[in-house]
Amino acid sequence: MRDAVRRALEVCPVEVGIAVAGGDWKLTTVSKLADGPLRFGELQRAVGPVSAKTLTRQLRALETDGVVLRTVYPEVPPRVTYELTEAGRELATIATLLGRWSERFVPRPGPDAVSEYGPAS
Amino acid sequence: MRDAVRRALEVCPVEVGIAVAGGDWKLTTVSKLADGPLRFGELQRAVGPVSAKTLTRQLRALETDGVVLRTVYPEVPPRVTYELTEAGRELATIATLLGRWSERFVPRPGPDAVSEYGPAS
DNA sequence: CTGTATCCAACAGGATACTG
DNA sequence: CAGTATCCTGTTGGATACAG
Repeated sequence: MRDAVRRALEVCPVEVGIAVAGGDWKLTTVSKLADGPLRFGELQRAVGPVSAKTLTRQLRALETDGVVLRTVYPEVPPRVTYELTEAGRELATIATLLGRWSERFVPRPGPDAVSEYGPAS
Repeated sequence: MRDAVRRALEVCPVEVGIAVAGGDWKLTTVSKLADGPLRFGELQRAVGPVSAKTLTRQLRALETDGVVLRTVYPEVPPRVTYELTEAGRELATIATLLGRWSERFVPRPGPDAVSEYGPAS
């Protein structure tokens, strides 16, 4: 994503923010880390149905952009923890605001609103 | 993006926010509209190097998600304006926060930091 | 446990040409 | 003016298999 950030810098600060935080799972990851460090597996379960490959890439991008800190413990079996940096904690507050915004303004479909088609009767 | 929103609803509110606001140019568009309605052409110039196709799609998604309101005036030549809804105005404040966050925490490369390589001496 | 490598389908976004 | 249609390329992200 670093390239995306460089491109965004040519446009406007808001776009830079999107370049850093915009990927799927990225802000969710940050918000899950707001309560404290998590190991890779814990994080994957907490975030939801994200593949290891994608989560890894997003975490690497967040690390490059200074949002998360990755710590490897030289143990067997290996243990790796992720935690927010100062920048990450600030970003987490924005993530919270965005979550609240979506709860207020994005219409939630009813429980049985299965696409356009109702359940077969 | 509506499908993306539906999928995000299964995960968490933060992800819904990203589904709505996460595309390239989207939050920048919202922030440009914060100062008042703009016509399509004005908006395109204001946002930056975005193609008409992409801007159109993002605007349609934002309209579907209740962030912007599109008004067509039956004139020749045609005139179309875009303005923020209440949800859009709230989202714009978050966009501003995200922009400020990026200014504070995302390192700006120096003017002559051309990739990894310095200028030929 | 924490990833990486590979393959693959879907999507995003620019360029260009064209329409009402 | 405000798009749409088409073509094209690069990226995204899951699935699976494998590695240290």
